[in-house]
Parts: sequence; C-alpha cells; structure tokens
Amino acid sequence: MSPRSTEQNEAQRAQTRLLILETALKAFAEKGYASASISYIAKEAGISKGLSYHYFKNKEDLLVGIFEMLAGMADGLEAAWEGKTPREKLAMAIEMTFQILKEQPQTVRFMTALALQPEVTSHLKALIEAQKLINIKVYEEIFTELNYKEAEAEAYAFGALLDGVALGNLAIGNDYPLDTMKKVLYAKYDL
Amino acid sequence: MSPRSTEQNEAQRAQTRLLILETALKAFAEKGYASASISYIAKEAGISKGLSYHYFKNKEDLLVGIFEMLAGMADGLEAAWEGKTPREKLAMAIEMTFQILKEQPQTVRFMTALALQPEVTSHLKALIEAQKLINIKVYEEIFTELNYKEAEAEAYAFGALLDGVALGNLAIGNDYPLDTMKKVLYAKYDL
Amino acid sequence: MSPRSTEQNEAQRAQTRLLILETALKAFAEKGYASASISYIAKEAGISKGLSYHYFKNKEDLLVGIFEMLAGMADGLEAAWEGKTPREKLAMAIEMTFQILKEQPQTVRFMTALALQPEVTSHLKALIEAQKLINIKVYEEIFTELNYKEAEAEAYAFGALLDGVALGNLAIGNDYPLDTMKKVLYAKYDL
Amino acid sequence: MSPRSTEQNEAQRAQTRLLILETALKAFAEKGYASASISYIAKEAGISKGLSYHYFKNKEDLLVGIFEMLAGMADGLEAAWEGKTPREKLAMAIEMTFQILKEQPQTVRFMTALALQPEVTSHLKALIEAQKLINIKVYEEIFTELNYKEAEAEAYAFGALLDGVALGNLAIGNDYPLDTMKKVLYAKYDL
DNA sequence: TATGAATGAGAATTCATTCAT
DNA sequence: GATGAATGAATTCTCATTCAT
Repeated sequence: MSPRSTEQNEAQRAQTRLLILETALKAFAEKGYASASISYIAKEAGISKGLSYHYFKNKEDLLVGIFEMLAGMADGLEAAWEGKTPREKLAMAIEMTFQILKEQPQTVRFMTALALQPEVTSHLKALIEAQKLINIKVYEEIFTELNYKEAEAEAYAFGALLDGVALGNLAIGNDYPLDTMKKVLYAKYDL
Repeated sequence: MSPRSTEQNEAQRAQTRLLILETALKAFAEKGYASASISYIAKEAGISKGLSYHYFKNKEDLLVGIFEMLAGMADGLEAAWEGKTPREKLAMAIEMTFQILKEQPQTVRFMTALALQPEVTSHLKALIEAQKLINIKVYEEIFTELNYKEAEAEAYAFGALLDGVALGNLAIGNDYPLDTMKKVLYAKYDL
Repeated sequence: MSPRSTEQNEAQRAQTRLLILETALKAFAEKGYASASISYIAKEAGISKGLSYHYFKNKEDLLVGIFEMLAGMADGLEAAWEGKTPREKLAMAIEMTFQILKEQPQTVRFMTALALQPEVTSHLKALIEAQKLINIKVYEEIFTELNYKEAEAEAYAFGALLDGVALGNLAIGNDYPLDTMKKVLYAKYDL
Repeated sequence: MSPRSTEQNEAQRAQTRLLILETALKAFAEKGYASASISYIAKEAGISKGLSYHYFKNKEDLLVGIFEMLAGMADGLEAAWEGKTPREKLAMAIEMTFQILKEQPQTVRFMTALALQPEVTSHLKALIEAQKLINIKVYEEIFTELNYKEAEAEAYAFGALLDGVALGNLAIGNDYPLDTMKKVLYAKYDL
C-alpha cells in the first residue's frame, strides 16, 4: 500500500540523516557546538531547518548522533586488529592516532572539546566516559600480553600520552613536533 | 581631586576588576563560556550589568582578562623555583599539576576547553599557544640540566603526559586513578 | 468499478473519517486545540498525516467536522423525547446534562471553550450560536407546555443554570457539588 | 549611589509592567491566549519583544500577572460592600456582573476561557479555582444572612446562574436577552 | 562611577501544510 | 487512496550590548 517503497524510504532517510550528521560534525568542529546553530547547519546541508528536527529531536540529540557515528567508525577499525601481535597492535594504535590527528584535526578537536564542555548533558558525558574506559581496557590487554607488571597503570599512561600529544597539537598547531613525538613513542615502547 | 583619592580610586578599580574576573572565571568554569551570561556574572559579583562594561568592553574581553590573570598567577609561582635542583623542579611541576587538578578541576577544565575552542579569537589563541610553549621551554631546561639527550622531545613528552592526565581526569572524573598516575610519573622520572 | 466496490469504498471512507474525528475530539479535549497537532492526531489514529488531509482540508475543517458530529449526536437524542410529558422532558434534559458532565467532562470542556474562542471562524461561531438557540427553543416549548408565564425567560434561565453548573464543575473539578446541584434543580422545577 | 533615583526606577517599572499587562489582556481577550504571540503583544504595546521578558519570565507568567491584576480589581470592589444589607449586596453582585458583561465582554470571555483551557498550568488552575470558591463563600454568607435554609446550595446555584448568563451572552452575542435575564434574577431573589 | 531598563538580533523548536511517489 | 519527507513561517525565549539618568 505504501506509495514510495519502504526500501526507497529507508534509503532516503539514511542518506539525509547521514548528510545532516556529517554537515553538523563539520560545523561543530569548525565553530564549536554552541556557536554552530541549527540554522547554519541546515543551510550548509542545503535542507530546511525543520527537517533536522525530523531526524534529531533536538540539538543535543544531533550531538549524540555524531558521537555514535564516530564511535561506530572506531569500532569498525577494530576488525583490523585480529591476528596481530601485541607490539603490532600498539604500533597500530599509535599510527591510527597520528593519522587521524593529521587528517582530521577538526574532528579530534571536536571530540576532545566535547568531553570538557559543562553544557553537555550527563547522558553524553556517560557515553564519552565509557568510550574512554573501553580504550584504556584495550590498551591494558595489550600491555598484559606484553608482560608489563603494571599493565593498567601503563595503559592509563599510554592513553594520557596520546591524549596529551593530541591536545598539544591542537593548541600549538603546525609548530607542534608531531613526527618527533611519534618517534619518542616508538622508542619508549621499543617498537 | 587630591592624589590620595586618585590612589583610592585606582585601588577600588583594581579590586572591582578582580572581583569581576574571579566571578566570571567561576561562572565560565561551571556553566561554560556560552552559557554563563553577563547578567548572571554581574549578579553573582553583586554589581550591575552596566558596570561590568566599564571594566571589560565585551564578553570576549572578559575572557582575555581571565586568561591573563591565570597566566600571571603561573608567573608568580616561578619565583618559588629559584635555587631548587632540577629534580626538585620536576617534582614541583608534577605536584603543582596534580594539586590544581584536585583543587580546581573546573578551572583546568575551562582553560583546557579554551585552548580547543575555535570560537576563540586569534589574540587569545596566540596567548594560549605562547603560554604552552613557555611551559615546554621550562621543562626543556630542566631536562637539559638533567642531561637528557633529547631534552626538547622529552619536554614535549612530559608536557603531553601531564596534559593527558588532566584530560583523562576531567573526562572520566572520580574513577580516574590520579594517585596511581602520580606514582607512575615519579617512577618514570626517577624522583 | 462495480457499484459494489464503490459502496465498500464509501463505507471505508466514512469509517476512516469517523476514526479521525473521534481521535481528534479526544486529542483536542485533552490537550487543547492549539496544542494537539495534526501529527499527534494522525499517530493516535494510526494513519498518516497526509491521509488526514484527504478527509479534512485543514485543521479548522477538522474542528468543524467535530462540531457537526457532536451536534448530530444531540439530534439523535431528540427521538427519545417523543411521547414524554413536559416534566419528563425537563427531567431528561437535566439527567442528560449531568450524565455527560460526569462521563465526558473533557468533551464538555472542549465544546464550551469552543464557544468562547475568538480564534474560531465565523462559520463555526454561527453553528455554535444556532445550536445554543435551538436548545433554548426546546426548553421554551417545555415551559410553555408547563404553563409558565414567562416561558422564554425561564428557558434562558434554565439553560444558564445548566451551563453555569457545567462551567463550575469544569473550573472547580471534583470539589464541585454536582449531586447537590441536581437536587436543587429538581426542587426548583418541582420534579 | 543610584544614578536614576530608586523611586523613579520603581515608577518606571510599575508603569511599563502595567502597560504590558493591559496590552496583553487586550490581546489575549481578542485573539485568545495561544494565538496572541509575545511578538504581537510587544508590538501593540510599542516595546521590544525582549522587554516583556524583563517583566515576565515567560508567557504563562504574563497570564498569571493578568489574572492577579483582575483579581486585585475585584478585591477593590469589595470595599463598597461595607454596611450594606444582604439584599443590597445581592443586588450589587448582580449589577456588577451585568455591568462588566456589558462593558468588558472580552475580559469576561478571556477569564472564562482561561478556566477551560487544558494548556493552562496547574498553578493558574489552582488560582482560578480558589477565586471561584471565594465568590461562592461570599454568596453563601449573603444567603445565610437572608435565612435561606440551604445557603451553600443556593450560593452555588446563584453563581451558576450568573456564570451561565455570562456564557450565554458570550456565545450568542447581541441576541442574548441580557436585560430580561437581569429582571429574572431580581424577581427570583425578590429584589 | 553606577544602574538597570530597553533593544534587537538570533537561537531552538514546533507545526500546518504540500507533494513526489 | 496513502505515505511521510520536506518546507518555511511563526513562536518562545535568551543575551550581549547600549544608553538615559
């Protein structure tokens, strides 16, 4: 009975939703969450303001949508880990971090800022916190496999180092010695 | 018109200015820059909205004022370094970081977020960048005194580690193993 | 194309129309005309938003439809009057008023509010006014049969009393002495 | 220290507040609560949209303000009752009702509709209910003084009659026999 | 210097209505 | 007939900033 086939509808929905998410991510990253208005995002996406509310019930929900999209991408990457040695995994973690830092600094900036904004609701706060802890757990497993005595502490330290490099790179910009830092990391973990 | 009253006036001005700055810092830290209104800050400080515009020509200017105040405080601390050994200095840098992280996490959150916000004017951006580089330089001197081969790289790594710990602590909250991380740092630098 | 299928179609149309009308009445009564959206009504009725525009060309038209439906129901009731004595008719008018007040207060609220809303189109206004006057005429006939000298005035007074009880009951709610008021009415008209 | 004297300020505030209240009452009465936008009210009052929010924190608060203003006016009238006989008081209640019905039908419409709107919050609902009950109590006292056996029931009936007349007058308009109804009331209560 | 009333631009959000399919 | 994606205008509300006093 449906005039537009269900699949067509769903495809359309998925496509528009993705368009909004990607436009919003770009806008939030460039202007900040508070400063990027729904109006602006809609205009950038070439749709009407009202349509965003068809897909996301409010601005916060859009933010959560972006977060989930990015978290989903990270999940996809984990498939690549299968069958690697612990040292290879560690190297991959480092490589991935530096790669995204170079290729999508705005996205990194956005995700990092997200964790620091008091405006963000506790729901999203919890999601962010959970994601961070998952990362730590992954690192801990690697260090356990590598027979580190204090695997958990080392995992936190490793995570902190990567985060700190990201933060420094974002704050200082092109003057930040990204390549040197990668070497330091490789040396530190004997890779 | 007597010089005496002028002095009094200036003291009064300085005091009111400081009151506004401190109130604004607290408000920005707690509610975020965008969400803390001038109205709210003025009310909290017990002054009128209009008066704050006598001291700071706009909201952005207030933000710069806060940053300069905090940077000035950091400068003041450097006096305490005089005559210490490099290892003592390193320990002090760590201690100070962890202390402020425990006592004024909101302020740290705010300053960190500041460094990430694209909304922030380029003037403030430059100030933040400069401040970060000054810190690195100080660390580099210490590591040079300690005969590290790669003093500069180590300084960046040390700064990144401290930043990363701060970030993790802010994102994860009370579950973050702050004390463990301090021990890791002491161990890592043999303090 | 066979007449049979046309009949089926018409029955289907009538049924869907009624479903929409009843759902809308419930929604308007519970949430108010302005606050009950077409979206909400369609969802409640289990149909699509677009379909309701096949049956009612706009929201206002839906309102008129509801009113006509209710007016039609009242007409139906008149059949029951046939062959009753005037005093029985008066008692029935009272009973019917109190019954609907108890069983469907929301509907009464809605219809009463409708009569008061300036937003309402003049077409609907005229319908409401006519309906009210018809009621008065019916009451007047009864009082004439009962040999009241001022039958018309008494009809207005009787109508006002019933309306006032309804209004009081709606405004005050469960604390309103509905049963007492019924006794007062019975006593007043010696029933 | 205040530059504009406190009295000046308060006078200004009171005046602007009253201007907004009266404009809003007029607008609500003419277009209905939902349809009269803050924008429209501000324009009618010749002030900016934002200023309304300086005086009333939201639209609902403005509504409460109007209600309180009208309730306050009614209180003022009570002073006139002092020293009158019960029958004079009853006559005055009737006169006042009919007078306001003739002179400010829109205000009556508005206040009546208010009691019926589901959109209105429970706070205002409670205020309206309380006001209605106060009226009933006043009537009850009169009927007690007049030695009616069922003073409370008669008070409710009297109130219902007045309300019903108001409702009929609003619904039917100029065709409603206001004067006849007043005579009916006078006759009924032997005034 | 100090006040806070007033402004106006812009934000988030809602919703009746249209229309391609 | 039936769907729901899409639109755009309107609405409530916020806030940085100005200015008369």
